Amino acid sequence: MRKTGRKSDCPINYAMEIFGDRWTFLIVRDLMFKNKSHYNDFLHAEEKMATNILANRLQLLEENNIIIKEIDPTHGSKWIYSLTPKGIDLLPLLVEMIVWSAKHDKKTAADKAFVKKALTNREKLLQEINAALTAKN
Amino acid sequence: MRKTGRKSDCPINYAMEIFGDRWTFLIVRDLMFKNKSHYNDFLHAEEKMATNILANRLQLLEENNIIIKEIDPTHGSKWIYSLTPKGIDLLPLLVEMIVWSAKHDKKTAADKAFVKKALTNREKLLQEINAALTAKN
DNA sequence: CTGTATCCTTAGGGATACTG
DNA sequence: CAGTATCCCTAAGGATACAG
Repeated sequence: MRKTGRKSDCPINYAMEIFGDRWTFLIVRDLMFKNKSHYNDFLHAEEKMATNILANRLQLLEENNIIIKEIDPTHGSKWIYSLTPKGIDLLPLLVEMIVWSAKHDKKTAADKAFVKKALTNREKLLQEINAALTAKN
Repeated sequence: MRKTGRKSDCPINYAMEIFGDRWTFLIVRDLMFKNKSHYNDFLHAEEKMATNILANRLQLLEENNIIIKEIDPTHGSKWIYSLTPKGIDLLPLLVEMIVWSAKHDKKTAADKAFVKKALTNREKLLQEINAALTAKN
């Protein structure tokens, strides 16, 4: 599903061909900010995605090399999902998304702990990036 | 269309309920980076969105206060669309999206002028934000 | 627990015609 | 030019049952 070949080589379009749906970013959010890593964790997120949709999106994310699926060493459950470096690189994007929503939506601001966490990461990131830039010049 | 009420108050979810489709961000891209402002400009973008979809997305973006539609003073054409402050605030998000895609997709890097522009904006933005942060402390 | 498979309904969207 | 409207098909997705 979602396999009608590439419409352009624009970077925004590239991102939209992976993340252009209601659910995919929510899985990344759960992996990145909520320390979720198992199928059922994702399934029981507040937004209640259907099991067939979840399975499909996990597969697409794996195909796009954004997550990896490995055998859970604890064997409490069978599989464990985690972000690849490519997936981790989405952090600045997600942070900016959270910042934007928190600024422009009142209800969203209610999730204070989550937003705070993102903002903390943001400052840390900005420092790191800025340091890298100054080092380069 | 796209009106099944809010599933959660999570900021990522808020963003996805506006931008969680293939097309909406492409319109914002055209407004923000390609100096497009008329219906036909959007319609003739490389990705070839259908006219009914475009009309629907423009309306949703207007309802969400991300763009405004005004009478074109030149009257070369009737309407002119532009970003509101809320829309302009999407810049860091879009920039991070471009940066991510350019890093992880080879084809995308081909659109060099566009990526360069985003990176330039990014550095400028980071400087501004950093200045604001240092000023605050 | 981690999924697949199926059924069914609705939403997305391409093509195209039409209106002010 | 700036859209609306319609037709029609496909994809998305909710519910639920089932399998390893």
